[in-house]
Amino acid sequence: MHAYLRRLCAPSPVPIRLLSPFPRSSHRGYFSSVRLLEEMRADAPVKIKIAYRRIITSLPRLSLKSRTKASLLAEWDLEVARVRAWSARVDSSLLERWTAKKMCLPSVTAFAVEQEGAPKSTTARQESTPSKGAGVATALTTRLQGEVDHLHPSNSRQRLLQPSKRLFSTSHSNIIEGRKQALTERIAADAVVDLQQVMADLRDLELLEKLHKTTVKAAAGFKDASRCLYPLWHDVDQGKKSKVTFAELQEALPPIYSVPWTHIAERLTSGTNSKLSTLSEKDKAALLLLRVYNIGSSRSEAFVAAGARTLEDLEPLARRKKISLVRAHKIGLRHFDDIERLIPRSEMMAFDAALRGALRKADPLLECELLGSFRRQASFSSDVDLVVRHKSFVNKDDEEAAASLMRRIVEVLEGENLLDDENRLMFGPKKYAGLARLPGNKHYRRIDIRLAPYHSYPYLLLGCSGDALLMKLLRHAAKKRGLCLNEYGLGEKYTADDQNPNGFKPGTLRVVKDEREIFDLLGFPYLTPKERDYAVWRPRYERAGVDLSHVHKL
DNA sequence: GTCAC
DNA sequence: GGTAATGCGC
DNA sequence: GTGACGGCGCATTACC
Repeated sequence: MHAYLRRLCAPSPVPIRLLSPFPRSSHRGYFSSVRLLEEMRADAPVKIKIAYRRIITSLPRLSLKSRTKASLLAEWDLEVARVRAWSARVDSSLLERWTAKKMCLPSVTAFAVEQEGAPKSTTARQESTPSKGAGVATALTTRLQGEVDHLHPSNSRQRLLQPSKRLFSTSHSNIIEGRKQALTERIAADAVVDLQQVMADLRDLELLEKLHKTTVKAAAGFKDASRCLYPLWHDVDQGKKSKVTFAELQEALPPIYSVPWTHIAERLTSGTNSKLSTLSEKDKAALLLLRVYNIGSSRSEAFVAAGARTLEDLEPLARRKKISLVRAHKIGLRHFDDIERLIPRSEMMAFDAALRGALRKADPLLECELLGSFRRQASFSSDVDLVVRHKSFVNKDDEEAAASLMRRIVEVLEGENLLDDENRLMFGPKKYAGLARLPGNKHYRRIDIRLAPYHSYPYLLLGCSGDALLMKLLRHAAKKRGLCLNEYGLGEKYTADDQNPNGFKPGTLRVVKDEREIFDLLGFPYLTPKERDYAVWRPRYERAGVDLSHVHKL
């Protein structure tokens, strides 16, 4: 796609080169930007506008190899030519509007150089590479400087001058060990750690990435780290433990969590976190709002722009019609603390028993299971994830059957006082989301109920029990065999000639009776749910000679 | 932004 | 009024 | 240098 967009802006006159409307690193952003261009082109006939919008919005959903896309691109080319002709008339007021929308382009200089035919070696290099190469390098070296110094006190300066990638890949494990040692020397094992602060840091760092819409991959590091520490934190929160020592922290959080460890180290040694403490008031407020259910980066930004700084600001703003709070937001605010709190395994077991009991009593043909980390025997879960099947709902597209089944289930659970109408977040034919509470318990917990088409049940069990990396591996393995694995099943992949390149062809579903058969079909040794933990399955699959080259944790 | 190709 | 687009969570 | 990074169900809003 970049090629097309580049052609769109490259040969245009000066103003576009200086300030182009495409935001960085988001495909969706590219398309929105192009749409913006299109919308501002007031003279376009309405018909073209609509057709154009369809093309733009459908592009991200299509795979590259699709012939459909090729035909779309032909239309796209035409439209690009039109837009280009129009953009030749760009004036300063338009540029202001772009500025107001905070749009910018990464390598504007590269375009400029290309067009002017200047030699690539001079200005282009200097202006366009620092952002990627040197920027990352300096950030990394500053971050790791302490550890490297520790490892190589004599020649650390020279090493720092080398490219960062080399530094990182050749001695990564050494650096990790070095960090551990350096910290051990600087912090006493029995030093008391402010765990609440550490947890808050990890949470905010994760939210920060969500706010800036960067990929969730890195965020997962903070999330995982936070999960490692949660059992410790739970004891403190419950009053079972009065203080946490550094030794306990080191015990709980493995050294492979290098980025989280870097931040924790800063907090423990200097008492602050430079990344978080330098945030603007608005960004801090945005981070807080992000924690409310159904407030994502977009609404968070909008609410802050409307003047919200604390959770208490939201209600009044909504009353004055400055912002709109929907049902889910109100529930999210009311149960703010409960939604964030993880659920101890003992309570998950109680949920398991209560839900199964209620459903079996209502209809013995209902089969159900709790998924997610609970199924992998984790000691804490973030929510109650229930999947149900019944022989009355077989075909994925049979909304009628699904809806009536779902209504029955919800009715039963409401009758048992597990769910209530007031705390319903979402209630469709195939998916229910809301808050549940065990009778007599003071905390509400997030619950998701999903209906599986009858034959998809084992696939849903597998797909929703994780962990994420294992699913990535299995999906990739299926792809290599010309198959497609998803939560509904395993079947023949669509080819480039097909209309819809995602998913598998209907009618080619491999019917299985349990998860073991899915592993068999893919040629992988079976793993029990408990074994589906990266730390457990990775070494085992390595020994079994499974190709793990594209599974990357760090 | 970051990785594999 | 109906449909498309968007935001969100998982 | 270039493209992929999950895709889908649901609620709500934007748009005609």
